[in-house]
Amino acid sequence: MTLPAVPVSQPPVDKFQEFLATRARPQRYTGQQRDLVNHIFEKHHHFDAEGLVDDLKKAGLRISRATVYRTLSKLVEAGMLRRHDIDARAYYEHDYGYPQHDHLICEGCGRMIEFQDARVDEVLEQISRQHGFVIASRSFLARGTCLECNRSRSSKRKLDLI
Amino acid sequence: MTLPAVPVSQPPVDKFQEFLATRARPQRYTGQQRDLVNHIFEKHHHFDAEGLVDDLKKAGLRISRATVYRTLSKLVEAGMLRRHDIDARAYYEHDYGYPQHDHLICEGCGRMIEFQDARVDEVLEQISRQHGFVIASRSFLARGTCLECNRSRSSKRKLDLI
DNA sequence: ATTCTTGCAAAGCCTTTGCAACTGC
DNA sequence: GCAGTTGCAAAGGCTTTGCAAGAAT
Repeated sequence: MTLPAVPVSQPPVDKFQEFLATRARPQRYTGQQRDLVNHIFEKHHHFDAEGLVDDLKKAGLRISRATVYRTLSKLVEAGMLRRHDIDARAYYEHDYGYPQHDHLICEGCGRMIEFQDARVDEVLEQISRQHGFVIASRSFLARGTCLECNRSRSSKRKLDLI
Repeated sequence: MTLPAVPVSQPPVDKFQEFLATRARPQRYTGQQRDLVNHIFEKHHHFDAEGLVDDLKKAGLRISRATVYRTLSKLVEAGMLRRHDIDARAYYEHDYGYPQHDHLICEGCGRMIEFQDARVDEVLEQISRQHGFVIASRSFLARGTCLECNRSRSSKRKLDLI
């Protein structure tokens, strides 16, 4: 967890249950969903569906791949997870209880560096107002090479030239 | 084309040929690649690989799906196309001869609104410097609902309540 | 009871890849 | 002629879906 958590009034499971109950067409809150939400919100990190499936298996939770995909979608709809599409694959992170932020992604090691800057919000606020656009979510990713990978890459490059 | 084009010294085909020729391990410039680059750079727009394949077919160009995918990757490497991952799918747009910018994506109609704001560049410049991160590219997308879709959605919502 | 959810496996979609024929240099 | 490219079709990886059995309200 890189950034300070945001205090929330309800635990994630309750928040999700409320979301399901108050939909136009109420949906059911099941044991699998409860376990999944608890598992996901144990710690802030970036994960994808396949990794989560493996993780659940290791944790001894029996939740099918299909249910994982279906619940992830609902959590995004509920505004509890943010989804980012990276290399044509979906990655998720907490939106509930975690501050809005953006990312630097290292193409060398895959690390995601989180950062926060109020100017990004200001720009979006202003631009969306100008266009009469209502923003639901955002994904601001900059790809490149992190400090460590730059170091190893430059020494590697020297070797390549020999 | 929403934003003003950026003047470039070489036509896209020449730029690409130069890129291929000056690689560590030189690559060949083929007729298919030439036709593809010419086709892509005829007008600025957002497109995906499958759409491009269809487009080429309509235009009477015989370029296989595999070659399209392979050439798109090279054009991204060459810095001539920018790639954005949206809904786990790759979309492309001109990077060569077109200014750096960001997008609002309407979830209703799929429209992509381009915008430019110097503050976004400033933030990235500052943040990357702080982290010793070297940025190669960026993808800043905000999802939501555009003005028109907001209108039709609100009138639709009224009907739903009857 | 009714209606929604689950799990399985199959299907879907976009993308990559192996290989033989072909082509640029 | 050598090394890289093309096209085809098959394989791959991630995600969605149809359906019968099971669970929530």
